[in-house]
Amino acid sequence: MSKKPTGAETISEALMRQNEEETVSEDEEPRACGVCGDQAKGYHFNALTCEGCKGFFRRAIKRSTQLRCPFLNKCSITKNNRRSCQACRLRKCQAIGMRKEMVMSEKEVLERRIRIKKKKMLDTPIQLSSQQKETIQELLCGHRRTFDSAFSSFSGFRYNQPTRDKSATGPRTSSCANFLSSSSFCGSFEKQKNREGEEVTKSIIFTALPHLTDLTTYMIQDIISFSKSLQDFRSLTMGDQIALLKGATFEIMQIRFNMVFNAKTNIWECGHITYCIDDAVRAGFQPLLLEPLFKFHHTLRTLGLQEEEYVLMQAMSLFSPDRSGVQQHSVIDELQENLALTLKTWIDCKRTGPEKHLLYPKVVACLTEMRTMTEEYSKQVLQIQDIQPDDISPLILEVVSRNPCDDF
Amino acid sequence: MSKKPTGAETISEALMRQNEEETVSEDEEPRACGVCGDQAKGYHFNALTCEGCKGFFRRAIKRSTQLRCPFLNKCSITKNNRRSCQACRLRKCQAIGMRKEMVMSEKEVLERRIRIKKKKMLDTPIQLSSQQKETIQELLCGHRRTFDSAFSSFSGFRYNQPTRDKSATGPRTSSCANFLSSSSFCGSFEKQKNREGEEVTKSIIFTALPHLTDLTTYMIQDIISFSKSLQDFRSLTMGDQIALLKGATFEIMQIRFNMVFNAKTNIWECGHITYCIDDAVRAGFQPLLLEPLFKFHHTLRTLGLQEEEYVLMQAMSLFSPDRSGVQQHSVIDELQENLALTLKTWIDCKRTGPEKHLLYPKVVACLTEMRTMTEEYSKQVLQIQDIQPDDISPLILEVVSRNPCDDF
DNA sequence: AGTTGTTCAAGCCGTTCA
DNA sequence: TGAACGGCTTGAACAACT
Ligand SMILES: [Zn+2]
Ligand SMILES: [Zn+2]
Ligand SMILES: [Zn+2]
Ligand SMILES: [Zn+2]
Repeated sequence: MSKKPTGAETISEALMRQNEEETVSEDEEPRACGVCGDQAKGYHFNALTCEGCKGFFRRAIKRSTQLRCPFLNKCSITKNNRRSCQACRLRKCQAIGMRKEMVMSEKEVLERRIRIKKKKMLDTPIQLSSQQKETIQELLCGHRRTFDSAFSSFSGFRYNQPTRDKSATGPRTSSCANFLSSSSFCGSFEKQKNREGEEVTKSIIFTALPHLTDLTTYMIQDIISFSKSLQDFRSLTMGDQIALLKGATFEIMQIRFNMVFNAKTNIWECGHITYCIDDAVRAGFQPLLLEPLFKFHHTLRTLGLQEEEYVLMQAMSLFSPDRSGVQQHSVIDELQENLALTLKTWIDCKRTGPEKHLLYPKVVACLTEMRTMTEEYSKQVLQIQDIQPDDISPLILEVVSRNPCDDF
Repeated sequence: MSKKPTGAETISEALMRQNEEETVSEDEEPRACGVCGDQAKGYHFNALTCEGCKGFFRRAIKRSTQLRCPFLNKCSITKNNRRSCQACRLRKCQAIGMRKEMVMSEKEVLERRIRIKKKKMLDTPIQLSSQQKETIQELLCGHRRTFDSAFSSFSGFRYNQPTRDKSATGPRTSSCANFLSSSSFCGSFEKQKNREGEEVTKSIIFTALPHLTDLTTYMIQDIISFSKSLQDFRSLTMGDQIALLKGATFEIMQIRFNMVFNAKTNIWECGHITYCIDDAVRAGFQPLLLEPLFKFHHTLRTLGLQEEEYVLMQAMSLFSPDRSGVQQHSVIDELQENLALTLKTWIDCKRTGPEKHLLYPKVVACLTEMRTMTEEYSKQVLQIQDIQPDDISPLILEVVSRNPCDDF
């Protein structure tokens, strides 16, 4: 029914209309709830009802419990007394045509909720929580205070051959310029045996070992300091702290070395001193470890991670619940889970471009890749120690050993 | 009086207005109880009343006893004197519109209590209470001290045929390897009549009976010890202790046998000695008992219960309130209820997988199944005793008899 | 714009316990 | 007996979908 004047209506019709409008304006709204007479704003479940009766009907249908009238089962329902008899109110709801089929089923509701949640996740720009930001800040801070990227403390380290640092070699060449040899690492490791044969006369087979031991020892100390700087790490039991460190030290060290790895020149640029893979060969390590390790450094470096991502990797490695000797598995698992989520969110947030979605899985793959090398590293260190026992530090042995150690 | 700021008011007017609003809100909040004039915080049973009159009305309705005014039946009710005349207070309650129908009925209250309890159970993470843990510990402890799962005391038992224990029979075959016969129990029981016919010449018809009697007697003694080890059992009257034991002994014995039943080979593996169902046939028991009993052992064993669950089953069987002769029905009922809840919680707690939700009902079904066999067992034991009276022990007869016995 | 479900503070039930 | 409390119900306001 149109309320607009058409110009074709009679006076009585106009008066009638006016009356209608008056009654309408008296009631404020033209429509009253069919159940209780309260103001109705629209149809609900196929009947004109107020908000109260709408909610009541839905809840009554979903409860599916039998209601009983405490009076005579013929209560008249009004706006004021509608709360006093649920049974008669529901009866009246159904009487005026409210249909229970129009209440969404439990399943439908569940599907709807999931749909909305997903939609929300997509709409809201992913954002780091303040908790996650704090985590990153703590890690960055701890990392920077315990990682000397200029490797300025190297002055005291032992050398078995004349040092060649950058300033001494003049303009850096694109070939491998390391402190022990200018030969570049290009492919095979077969040279080792020859070298062993050559240098066995000195009774020191692994010429680079003393220096690498000092470097490694130094870095292990830093990694311990880094771990100790983390609140979540400190709050673990001493046994678990040791278990995590023993498991992760090698991995964190490699992640830290990766930050100074030049994937074009295959050189680790540690301040004034540079290393190439042959230095590890000369320290006694075998291709079984070095080949995948070298590949790993290339793969990881090519990802072009930022400091935050590197440091999150270190933390994820550290808080690996499945290290041998770990007691509070679930606690550490949750910590690592949070770190993983933080890294994922960080990447989603800060990264742009198409590689964004692949970066996180690739980082995780790198972490997994490293897991396979830790054991081989320990094995080779022990082998080296058999041959040249004096040049492995006690700290390295502790990390490599399976026995508990607790002196840090 | 408009409360909207007009922009033309002075500061003092604005302050005044604020004061007015405060006084208004002060006056409006404390509405007076329609019965006694005390402060009313809301409607109760359809009238504006204080907390006191609310509680009074409910109690008065639920008591449903006639009240008499000690005065002139026209006491005026005030906050201070409302306690002095219940009759006039209730009259006033009804006069101002409080309706007895709006007090929940006994039935509704009961339903509500159950609903809330269930809700609580669902919400709180399922966990055994310390009381329940203690119960399980006591049962486990009592069980282990009274159940020799190696059946090492069998050495003294009588045999009518050469013993075949595991060590003597060499590698166990998948067929029935029992101490009386190597025939496997595969289906029917028809052999019995033939066997009876064959062996009646020896005047000992039931060849396995002496051994089975010794075994049963031995186990009954253990079951009595088990029961006696339980605090809740000891605290019952002697009469009820006897009634429960007479009712449950057969069931507990079967539960204990089930713990050593191999459902693949159909053999009860009692330490070095093994039994198959034919041994019971040879002791004189009939298919009417043995067929459902065998089925029961299969069903129960297939559930793969753990010791805690078995021991809770034993206790639930023991504390069955509906055994003949039981006096303190409600006490025992509550004990069994607690045990049932403990078992249910234990399963919810310790079990995983989809069968978790079906396990408890299945265990209860097994207990019910056994109930139907107890009487048949007694009947058959008495029949056997008619034929071969010397080979049934007094203790078995006591358990089986309907008469009171009190010598344990 | 109309009609679903959702949220949550206020309201009112029974229960507890001093 | 009644103040305090736990738990369910209500319904106004809101969000999401079509
Ligand atoms: Zn309504
Ligand atoms: Zn009604
Ligand atoms: Zn009052
Ligand atoms: Zn009176």
